[in-house]
This record gives sequence, C-alpha cells and structure tokens, in this order.
Amino acid sequence: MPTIIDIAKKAGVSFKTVSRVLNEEVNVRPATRQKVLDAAKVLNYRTNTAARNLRSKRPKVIALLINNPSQSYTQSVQLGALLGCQKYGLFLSLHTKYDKKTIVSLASNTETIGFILTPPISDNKKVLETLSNLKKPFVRLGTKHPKAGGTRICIDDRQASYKITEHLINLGHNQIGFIKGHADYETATHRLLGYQEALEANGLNTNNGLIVQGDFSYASGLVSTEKLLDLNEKPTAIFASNDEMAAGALAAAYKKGMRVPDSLSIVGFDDSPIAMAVYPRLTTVRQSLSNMIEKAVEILAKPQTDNKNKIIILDHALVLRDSTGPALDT
Amino acid sequence: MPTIIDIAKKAGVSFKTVSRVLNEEVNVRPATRQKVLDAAKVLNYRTNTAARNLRSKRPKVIALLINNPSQSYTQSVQLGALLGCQKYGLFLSLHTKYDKKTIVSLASNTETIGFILTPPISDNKKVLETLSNLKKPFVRLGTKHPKAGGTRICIDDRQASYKITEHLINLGHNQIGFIKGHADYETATHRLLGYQEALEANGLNTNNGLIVQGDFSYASGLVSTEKLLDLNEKPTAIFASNDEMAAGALAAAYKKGMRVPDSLSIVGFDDSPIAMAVYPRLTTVRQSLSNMIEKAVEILAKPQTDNKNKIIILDHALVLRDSTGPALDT
DNA sequence: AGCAACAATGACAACGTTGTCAAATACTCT
DNA sequence: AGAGTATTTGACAACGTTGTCATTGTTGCT
Repeated sequence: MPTIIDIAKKAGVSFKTVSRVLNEEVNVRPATRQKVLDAAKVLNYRTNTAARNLRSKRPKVIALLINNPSQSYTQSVQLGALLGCQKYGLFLSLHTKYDKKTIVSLASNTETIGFILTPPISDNKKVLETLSNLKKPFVRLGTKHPKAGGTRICIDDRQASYKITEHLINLGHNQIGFIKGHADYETATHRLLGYQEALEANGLNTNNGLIVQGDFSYASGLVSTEKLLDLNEKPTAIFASNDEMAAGALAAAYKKGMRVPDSLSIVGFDDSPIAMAVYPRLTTVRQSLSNMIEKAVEILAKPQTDNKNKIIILDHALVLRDSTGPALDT
Repeated sequence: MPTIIDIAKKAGVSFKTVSRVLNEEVNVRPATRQKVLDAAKVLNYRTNTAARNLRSKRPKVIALLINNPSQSYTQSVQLGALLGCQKYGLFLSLHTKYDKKTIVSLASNTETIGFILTPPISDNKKVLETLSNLKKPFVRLGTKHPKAGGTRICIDDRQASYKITEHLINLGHNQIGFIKGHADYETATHRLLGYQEALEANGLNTNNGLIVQGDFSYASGLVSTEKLLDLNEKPTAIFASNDEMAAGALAAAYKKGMRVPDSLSIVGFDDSPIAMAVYPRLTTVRQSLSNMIEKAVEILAKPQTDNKNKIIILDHALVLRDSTGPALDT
C-alpha cells in the first residue's frame, strides 16, 4: 500500500504538502496540487483511515435520527449509514428519540460531526428549529423543502410517480386507484402530484374518487384497497405510495378472489425487500436508500465541499416485475 | 479517553505489559494481569482501534459468504456484520459467489482473517471441503452439524419450534398444519422435528397429512396454505417455517375469505421485518440474526479464544402478536 | 551456592497520518 | 530596488498502539 510519503517522492514535494492536497486545504498552488493528484492516481493511493483517525482531532461520529415504523426501512437506512461510515472510518450513533434534550446533547458532543435526518423527521419543525440554533451541519433525506436549511437529498418523487402511472396507462388502465402516504411525509405529496399529472397529461379525470388516504402501513394498504374495490366504478389498477401498502393491497385482492395481475394490477414504491418477498413480485420504483444515506455520510465526512442549503437529486428507476399486466377489455 | 499508558501508571507496570494483558498474550503473571485488569476497569478503558489498526500487522478483513434469496435476510445479516466490524475496527467483504476460485483467492489474501458462512452455505459440502484445506478459520451460522469443523452458531430451532407449536396447542388447536422449509437448510429439519415432538407430547397425531413442503419463499407459503385449506380435515392453525411463508399463508387465507386469527391462526419463524409489516402482525420466534453475526465477527476478531469446533447456542424468544387466537369450538 | 534455562517485564522504535510552527518564496507597494 | 506582507512549502513532533529485542526475575538442577 502506497503512503503519502511515496506520493511525495514521486511528485517531488514534501509529504506534508501531499497531506494538504488530499485534504483539500487552501494555499496550495494549482500546479503543485496537480502534480500531487497525478502521482496519487498513478500509485492508486488510498487514505489509511486508521492513521488519519489516530492523529486527527476531527470529530468522528455521525448522528442518525430515525423514527420510522417500518423496520425494513430502518434496516436499509442503517445499512447504508454503516457502509458510508466504514468507507470514511467514522462511527454511527443511531437515535430513535428526537426530543430537544437528546439533540442538544448530541450536538454539544465534540465528537459529533453532524446529523442525518430521515423522513418524517426531515420536515419536523421543532427538530429543524433546534438544529438551526446549534452549530452542527445536518443533512435532510427525502424532502425538497428548503425550510430551515441543511443539505437535502432526495429523488424526484414526482417524476418517478409520473412514470409509473404512465406505465399503467400504457398497459391500458384508465381507472387507476391511488393510496396516499402519511401526510407528515413530504414524499407523499409529491407522489400524489406525479400521479395526478400523468392522468391529466393522458386526458384522464383526476377528480375520479379513486384517491384514498393511507399511512404507509400494510394495514392501511389493505383497508384502502378494500374501499377501492367496493366502488361501483372500481379501478383496474392500484398505485400504492409504498411497497408495504402495495403488499396490503395484494392481500385485499386475494381476499376478494382477484388474481394479480390478471384482474388487478398493483404497483408500489421504494423497491424495499418486501417487493421481492411477495407474490407476485411487485412492479415498483427503485430508490436506493443505501446510496442516499451513503451520500449523506459523505457530505458530512467532507465538510469542505460546501453543500449547505444545496439539494441533491439522486436517480431512480422503474422496476417492472410481475404485479402489473394489461387492462382487461371491458 | 484513558490510554494504556494511564492504565500502566495506575497499575505500576510498563505500558507494554498492559498491552500484553489486553491482548491476552501468554507469559503474564496472574497477579500482574489482575492489577492491570482492575486498573482498566476503574478507568473505563476502551481500545483505540485506530491506533491498533495502524500499528498492528494483523489481518483486518472478514469474508462473509451469503446467498439467500430473501433480501431482508441478507440485509439483516449484513447489518449485523457491519455492526460487529465497526466494534472491532474490521472491514467486511461481502460475497454472493462461492465457487472454489473465489474462496481460495479470499483465503490466500493475507488481509483476510476468516470466513462467515450463512445458510444454506453453512452446510455446503464443497465449500466446507475447500475451506478445511485452507488455513483460515471459519464460522458457520444456523447449523448444528459438526461436519467439516468450524465454530457453529445457531439457536435451538427444535426447542423454539416445540414452544411455538405448544402455544398453538394451548390455544386449543389440534389440527395444526406445517409448512416445511427448503431441504438444503438444516434448520428446516429441526423446525419440523420440534413441531412433531410437541404434537406427540400432547397426544396429537403426527402422521396427519398436514405437513407440506415449502421452500422458504412467499409464493410457496401461499400455495402450500391453499393445499392445506383445501383438505377435508383442514387445519385451524398453520405453522410456517419462516415469516415469508407465513406472509404467503396470510394471503392465501385472505383469498379464501378467512379472517386471521378468527378462523385461522398463523405463526412464522425468524421475526424478520416482514412480521411487523404485515396485517395482522405475526406471532413468531425471534432469533436475532444481527446478534448471531456479531458473535461470529467477535469469534474471528479474537482468535485466541479457542472456539474451534465449538457450538454456540444463542437465545430465542416467542413473540406473541396478532396472528394467533383461540381455536373455534366445532 | 552457582549456573543454566526459561518466564516475565520493560525500553524504545515504528505504523501513516495531521498539527504546529518555522522557513522559503511570491507578491505589493513605495 | 527594497521593505513589508501574504502565500506556499517544509521539518518535525505527536497520536495510542503493537513489534522487536534487551533486561530482569524466577525456577530447577547439580
């Protein structure tokens, strides 16, 4: 493994200068910087995090605030966070309580780099207020709203929602039910908007009585779908705002003796592990929660990149599986 | 944060001796060891993994072999592994391929400490053979079979299975269906045995035609349950060998218009995230996969504790939720 | 008691990086 | 051009631990 000393020799500078370049410190001449960067690239240098952590006085702990009823969500997030921490040699401190006292004590700990907020905490007024007064940076996940600042990371929920709705329309569905997510989540709103826009763009009625309120839980997906299937003009497809509700929708369909996707198409959102555990496997939108969190960790790990009040929009992808099919001719 | 130098001062020895004690090296007088240990305890010492990793020439990578169709299983395992690695300052190398070439190349890497094998790889003859010839230690999860050696970590599947079956019997069920797991998994066998023993112990017929073959997937849980519910003497309760199949069973019950737990009780196994995502939430057996893996990491991280060919049986717990209820009087 | 052999302990360097401070160089202004 | 200041670079210590090797202490034997 090459060290900064090896790079220094190759670049013809002192190893301290190499350190400066790699840490993106100011006051390095561009030409020098380039020489060092080139040498590092050639030698395929990778920072020795052990040495860095030993010597550096920088804080090393990332506080993750998470309070989501879905265990699988929590797991994915934690996994991504740990992956990121491993990469940068940091430590993770997981918190499900987010009262003022907890947050203040975390922020006043000199070891704490900053916070990562997951939905619905990302939009929690009180938490944002508290954090704004403290001096630590924070990253908010799954929200676009500028509000109290902090870097935001999300996907384009609206566009994703538009695309998956369009997929259903292209299959011939024109009665598409929609199960809303919990109102505390900003994503819930954007997903609804994308759905409505897709309907409008295709000349379908958005005021169709096919929109029902869920709360992101399996149970709410189940009862919401029952409501939808009891309508006179019942939908031939259902768009649930997340995979858990889609799984609930699946159960409701079975209960009525309907086959999926033969007599009812169902789509979810998130591509959580549930989407693959269920039969038939769900057509859904993939958003890599892990990537989102890894990015969040990266932002906190490299504070020099000034991401304050910035918004980062990550990719998503339509995942076509077995829960959607062509609409029946009626 | 206290260092080994602080401990050394307090214990009246050199800091090198402290290092020796903490690393459980030989040739330290018991009295000296005790003095050091006491001082460490008083000062609440915690190893600085950065310093250790920097100086130490020991390998730091743990190879995790996993090939499980269930994404939620994979996630739990990976999470536990990362938690363990964070604790001991190690790195995780995750592999889903386990051909001879991969294993040999991992084992010949001097950075590799050893392997963790998850079911069904834990009982894969070829892999075990390959590993036995290499010099690296390995830990096998979810199996009791001594076979080619290596430390085994598991829970008492048989006893857990016995207990949850008994729970159903105590609720008045005497027609209890059983959905077997995939035959490659050793746990599948033990869970069946526990079920059968509980029936026998309570004077119920084990040769009842209520045992069907599943493969741990949601789909297999669904079709297996359909088979069971089509029998003349249909069961009033179903024991699925894991939570995913139990979720499938739930769907099958809905399909027939049966209410759970009113007209059918269902239990699963594992307490995976799915158990809480589903409605009604599953009565199941909790085995902490994360703990299991953390333990495995610990064993590899501290090679001095001689766990070779040992078997470690971890706790489990019955989790009573909403998918089980009293049997109907008939 | 005296000596060898071995067990137990200690002194000190080294790991690869960042922090501190001093030195060298470049830039600005008269 | 020369002084004064700002920018850029370098020398060297330090972080807390483990590795190497030397030193001291203990035991068993004649």
